[in-house]
Amino acid sequence: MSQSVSLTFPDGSVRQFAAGTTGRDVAESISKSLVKKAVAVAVDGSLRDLSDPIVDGRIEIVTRTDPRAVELIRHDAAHVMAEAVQSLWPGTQVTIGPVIENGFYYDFKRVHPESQEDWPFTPDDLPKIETKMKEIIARNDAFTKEIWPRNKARETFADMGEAYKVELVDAIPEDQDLKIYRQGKWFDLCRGPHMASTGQIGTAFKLMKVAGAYWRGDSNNPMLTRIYGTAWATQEELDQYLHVLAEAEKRDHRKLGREMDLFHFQEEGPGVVFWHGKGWRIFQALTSYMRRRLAGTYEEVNAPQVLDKSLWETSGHWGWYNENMFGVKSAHAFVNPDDKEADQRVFALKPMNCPGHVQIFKHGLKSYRELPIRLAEFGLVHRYEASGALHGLMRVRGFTQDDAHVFCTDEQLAGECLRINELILSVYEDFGFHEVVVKLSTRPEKRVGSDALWDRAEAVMMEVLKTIEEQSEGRIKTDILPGEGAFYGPKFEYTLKDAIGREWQCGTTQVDFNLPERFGAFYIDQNSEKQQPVMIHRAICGSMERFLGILIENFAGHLPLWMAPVQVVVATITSEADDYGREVAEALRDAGLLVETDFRNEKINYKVREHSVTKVPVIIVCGKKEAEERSVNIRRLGSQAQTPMLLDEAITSLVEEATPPDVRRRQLARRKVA
RNA sequence: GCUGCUAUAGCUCAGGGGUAGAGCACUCCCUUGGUAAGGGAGAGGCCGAGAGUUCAAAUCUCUCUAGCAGCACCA
Repeated sequence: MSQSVSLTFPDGSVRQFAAGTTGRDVAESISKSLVKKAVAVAVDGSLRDLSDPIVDGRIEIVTRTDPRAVELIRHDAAHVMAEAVQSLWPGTQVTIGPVIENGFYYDFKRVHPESQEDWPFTPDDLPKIETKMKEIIARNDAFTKEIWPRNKARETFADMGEAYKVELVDAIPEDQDLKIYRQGKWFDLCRGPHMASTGQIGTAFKLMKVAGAYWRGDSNNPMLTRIYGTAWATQEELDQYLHVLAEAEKRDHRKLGREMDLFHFQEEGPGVVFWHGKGWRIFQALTSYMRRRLAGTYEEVNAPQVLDKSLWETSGHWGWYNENMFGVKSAHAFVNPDDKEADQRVFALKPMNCPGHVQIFKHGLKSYRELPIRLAEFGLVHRYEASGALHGLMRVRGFTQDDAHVFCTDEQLAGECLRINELILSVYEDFGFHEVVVKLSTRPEKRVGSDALWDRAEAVMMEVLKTIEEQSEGRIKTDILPGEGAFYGPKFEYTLKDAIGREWQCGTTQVDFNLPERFGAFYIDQNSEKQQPVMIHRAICGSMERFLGILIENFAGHLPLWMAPVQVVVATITSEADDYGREVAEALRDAGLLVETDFRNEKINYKVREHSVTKVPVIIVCGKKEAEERSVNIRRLGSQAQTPMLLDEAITSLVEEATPPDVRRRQLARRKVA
């Protein structure tokens, strides 16, 4: 071991320190105040305890305000929460408490002292725990680290009755040190690092909710109670985060769907949507848009809803996914299960469109000249999702996929993937989603197809991914998810970011070697020989229902005019203006706009409020003045401004604005040519 | 599916072993009012479904169903 360590500081200067120097010593050598502010050091970018001896490298003293410090704040808060819980309810077992996006959690096993039965935490417990945490933080104990021999850790935790901790100790590889972090009398097994003392956590934290969680995330294991908290460096950041949460709640599509009268769910149809008139109009606006985008490239088809079980056995779904499929028999067969005379044949409600499309492809001999064949379908599929997974429009049991399958040759594969990529990005762009991440998922452990086949497909897709990144000029981020591919082939997943920063995975492009083989699909090549086509599954919105949910939340119900189910409400101020109002509404309808009238015996304030609540984008107010001038007064959703306009002007500009983005593009292109 | 919570009027919610409540929405009347709730009256409920305890259940207990949060799952 050398006698000194050489450290490079952020300003580029290099200084020598004695061997064994800690981060705290380094901070001290700079200034007294820095020692107080320091929470950790970063050596070559990775965080260490201030008390750790430092080795050669780039060193930074990390203070509370460093963006990396927030992780430590959260992690330390998790430890403090665990101590608080154990001091309030002795005998509660601690398990794990990691940092997550925006906060932390800790999983506990609490048993009732008398009944000895599981005693999960309730939201009422949270304020007590928070109060106790504040005490612990105020105590400002130093976090100190100890390295324990494995046996000591095992025995100590076993004596304490911490069965889960013992399991964790046993799971740590033999060659790794067991680190124990102490704060006052309380200690926990932890890989660290931690800040200098509990006081550095500060006060910008809040316990959010309790929930069940399986030990080690496995549904075969016991259920623990997880307590979620959030913690930030400053009160402002905490407030900002709570604000985003409140904003997300306001935008909840289930709430907006009710307020805007778009759809509902009811008990007899768990996970299936009752689309009301207005909601269905939005649905139609979206499907019409997608149809226009597919025209000329794809052929839209429609495959049956109910198909014999044997077809799903051939596709492999009956074997792999029967838990998530609806089986169908004649009702008579259900009523009389033992009736040999009755048709007891079993069908399945389609959970995917691909087997149907393969049947269409297989119908009639296909020549290599016809490839690529691109079959699209707005296919209604049903999947028996676990009851706990259902969530508004976001996770349903019956939904419409904007699905398509491309049958092509090996050589065409890369080109087709790029063509699909272009379409997906352009569609997202039309809805205002500019930030997109494309992730390549590679071969999973459980899979079909030879390694050679996977090698080839992954190589092609890797190449495509590179091209996507290059073409986007930095706009599109890419990522690789090893082992996340479908069992039948690798896939791209398209994730977009919404207006409040949440990410949604929507589009997908999946390469499939499996299905054409299983169904014996082939085409005839140049040499009159049978060849197996490559099949690409792709979806852009994914589920139309879910995509609409995302759009509703993204726009907070303020849909762009071309999607709005009611584009304009004509509201009169007095009944004297009703005749003129009728005339205005007719003129707007003739121009193709979706118009409603409000001639009720109510004040204009009342009408404006109601149509604002239901998110009508344009309110046209007509009174005596407008009737005389043949003008209108326009009020936009989300603005108090009143814009007077001549009726004809208003029609022209509203029609222009209500033109879907793709149609507008075509109009512009045509104008240029002319 | 698992854990916890919830289910009362169209919506948001209060109540609680013995005639079912409010606000908003709805209908009617008064009011014709210039940009986010004018006033009055009325109508509206098998208190999620089934079983049990009880003289009596919307209320207590159990089972089921659905919803909410999280976990697991998402071809």
